[in-house]
This record gives sequence, structure tokens and C-alpha cells, in this order.
Amino acid sequence: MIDLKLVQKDFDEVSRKLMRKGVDAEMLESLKEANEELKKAKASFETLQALQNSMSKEFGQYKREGKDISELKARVDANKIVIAEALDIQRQKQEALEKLAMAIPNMPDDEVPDGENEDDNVELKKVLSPREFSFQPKEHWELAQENGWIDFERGAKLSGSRFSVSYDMGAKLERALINFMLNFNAKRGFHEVSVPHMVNRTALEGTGQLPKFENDLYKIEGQDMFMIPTAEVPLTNLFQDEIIPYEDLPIKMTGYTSCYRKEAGAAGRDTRGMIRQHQFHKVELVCVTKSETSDTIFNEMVECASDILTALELPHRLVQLCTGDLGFGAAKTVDIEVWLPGQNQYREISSISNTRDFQARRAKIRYKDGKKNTFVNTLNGSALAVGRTLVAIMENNQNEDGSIDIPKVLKPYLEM
RNA sequence: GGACGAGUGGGUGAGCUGGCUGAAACCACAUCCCUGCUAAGGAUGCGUACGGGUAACUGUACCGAGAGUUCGAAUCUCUCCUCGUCCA
Repeated sequence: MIDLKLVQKDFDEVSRKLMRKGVDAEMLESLKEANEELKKAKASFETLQALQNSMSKEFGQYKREGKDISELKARVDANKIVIAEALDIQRQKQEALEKLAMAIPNMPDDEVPDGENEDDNVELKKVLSPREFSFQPKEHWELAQENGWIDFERGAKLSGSRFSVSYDMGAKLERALINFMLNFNAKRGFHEVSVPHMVNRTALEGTGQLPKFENDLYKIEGQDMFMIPTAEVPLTNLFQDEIIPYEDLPIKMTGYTSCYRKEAGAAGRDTRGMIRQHQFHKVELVCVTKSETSDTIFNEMVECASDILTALELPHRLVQLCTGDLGFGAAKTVDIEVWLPGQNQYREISSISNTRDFQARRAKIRYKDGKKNTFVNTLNGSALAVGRTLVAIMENNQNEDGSIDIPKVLKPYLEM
């Protein structure tokens, strides 16, 4: 959530930053106005309430002293009606403000390049060069089916499009990758955490998926519960409404979960294969830290994800997202894109974001900084999306006869 | 699924026959004093959020969540959630 005090104190700066992200000035004006109105409404309610409280005290006094209370009671009753009205107004203003504030995205860091969409993202660096093929490399779904690893038809039969079933080495590789990644992350100091795959509304509001993106989530019927779209949600909300001891920071976590997404906005995109599925495996990194160290941690996370790909010998590049491609809660994001020779392009396999205190403010995650409580910074990133890693292994390690070489680092996990 | 019991500040835990309780006490923590040695003792401070004030200070809200009764609720009523224990 946006810092309302900052909006009030430094409106021009906030609007300058948010306009880069496409928030129009009008919306900010109405936010500012809503905030002012709420303050006024609160002030008048509180004045009335203070009066009511003091009269109530007097009331008790009178009774103890056995004085006549009829006159006082009349005054108190009259005030009660006025208060009810004032409270009602205050509530309306509160609601209006919250609705506005919750819908405003995070401010991008100044270093984030301006841009409309993913075409304006900036490549930071390439790691490993794509291999030269002496034959026409195939796309992963072909390879997957040829090798009997993945069954898209039966996935569709069971659950519809964008679902698949894995067999034998396909299934084993998924499992190996999850273990490999978790261990890799653990060696970099990320503690492994296993979390629920369903969460309540509060958690999703905390990380920013709600209220804006309810259409992308699978909701449990009859309950206020949702399947998680990413482990970021439970991992970050672990600390929701907590004051974390100073010495516990930074908290570095890694966790594996399946992720569940409706992909409502992606109709027609990546319909074949396992690039975009409704349910996919992902190993996630989440960090909670002080603002002073959040940039350092951010770089550690990017490096960790990139190094996993390097260990798997997969060519990839780091891309800094422009303002137009930045997610709702992110102040800054670096994507890692893996080379897919079958598709002849780089595709996203990890996205690492610093949300600064945006999520912390929503989820009320703080630490004690000397005397006062301060919002933490939260960061999240994939390390990595398992399905897409499998895709990358298939496409990059394919041989002319359709067989696929297993990366060396995975062999111990496959008992090979 | 049924029957009880519980949910209080960073922690333990009083209050729960409605006003003097935003909340005792203890622990933890912070600062200071004393002392000087692998100890201890003493003083003071110490919940959160939002608002007013240069400041001292002050207003409002919050005792699992929401609603209600009342001039007034942590304390009474209802609903829900969570956690225990017993039964099935």
C-alpha cells in the first residue's frame, strides 16, 4: 500500500513516480482529497466522542454521589444521535480511501527505465551463449511426447487445457529439479519452508494479489480461501501483523509449492506445451529485510537464480523490467530469461522483485528500529519455475535423434 | 459431527458481580545509579494505530473478529474464527 503520509507530505514527488507507472493524476488527486476528507470526518467524530466520554464519566460520578441525572441523560442522549451520524460519515470516508489506496500500485525506483511494455525492457547481461545446432531443434512439446515424458491429452482429459501429466524421466526430472533448487538455495543461506497451498483473503491482500486480481485466482467455493498463485503469498504473509525482532533480520527463505493460476488474461498465449499451465511447480525465494540492506539482498537473489541456470548449463539473460512491465507491487524487477532453441527466443523463467515496504505496509510487517516500529522491505523471486526449467533442459539438451541429455548436476538426484 | 473450556500488551498472566483498568504483577527490553568481578541490588521508562501541538503534552480507537445492550463494556448478549480437552 502506498504511504499516505508521503502522499500528503510530498505529493509532487509521489505523483511524479506513480505517473511513470501509468497512474493518472486524477486518481492521485482524489486519493489526496479522500485522505483529507477522512481526517476531517475523524476529527469531528473524535471531538463528539470525547464529549460523550466525559459526560459518561460525569454520569458515573453523579450516580455515586446520588445526584439527579435526568438533565445529563438528556444531553448525553442527544449527543448520541449526532455521534452516530458522524461515525457513519467517518466509515464512508474510510472505505472510500481504502478502496482508492489499495488499488494504487507501488512506486517504481528511479533507476527503473521508462517504457510501455516488455519491448522496452533493458537487457543487463547474457550468461552462457546458446549452443549451435547442426539440425533444426524441436520445441519441447514434441520432445516431451517423443520421449514419453509428458502427456498433454490425458492432462486435458482429467482437468482441461493447460494441464499435463508427467511420466518416468519427465516426472523424475521435476522432482530432481525441485530438490536441486531447494538445496542450491539453502547453500546460499535461504531457509527451507513448507507452506499451505491455500490461503485466506487477508494474506492475498497483504501481498497485493487482492483486491485487484481476483479473476486470476482459484477460489474455494463456499469459503474465503484461495489456491496460491505463488509461494510468495504464504511465505511473505508468515509475518503478517508481526513485529520482527531486529536481530532476526534479514530473514531469507526458500520454499517449493505448486502454483495455481487461472491465466485469465492469457487466452491464446502459449496454449501448447507446458510454458503456461494452470498448475505448475515453482521454487520461490522470499526475503524480509531492513530497507538499508534490501538492495544487497535483491542482488543475492538475482545471482542465486542465475547461478542455478548456470549450474544447469542453460544459457540465459538478465533483463531489467521497464515501468510499463513492472508488476503491481514491485518497485523494481529483474527477470531472468532462459534461451529456448526450439522457440528461438529467450523466455521468462524467473522474476525477482523488490517491493520495498509496499507489501509490508499492507500486511503490517514491521521491525523495531530502536524505539519506533518500521515497515520491513519484502522481496520475492523464483529460483526457479520448475516446468519452464524442464522445458529449457529439453530444448537445449536435445540430440538429433530426439534424446535428451541430463544435466550433470541433476544426476545425483536421479540416482544415475 | 456433539459437549465443555479458553483467546488480554514482546512473553507469562490478573481483571471478567459493567464506570476509579489501556489494562495489576512478573519476565524480557532500554536508560541511569550503586558495586567492582565471572554475581547481585536499586531507580525510571517501556503496547499499537491515527490525529492535534515547536514542545511538554493531548484526543480517539483497539483486551481473537464482527454486531448488539447501556449514559458507559476487556467485563453482559449474539454470530463467526482459532486453539485446547472430552465424546463420537
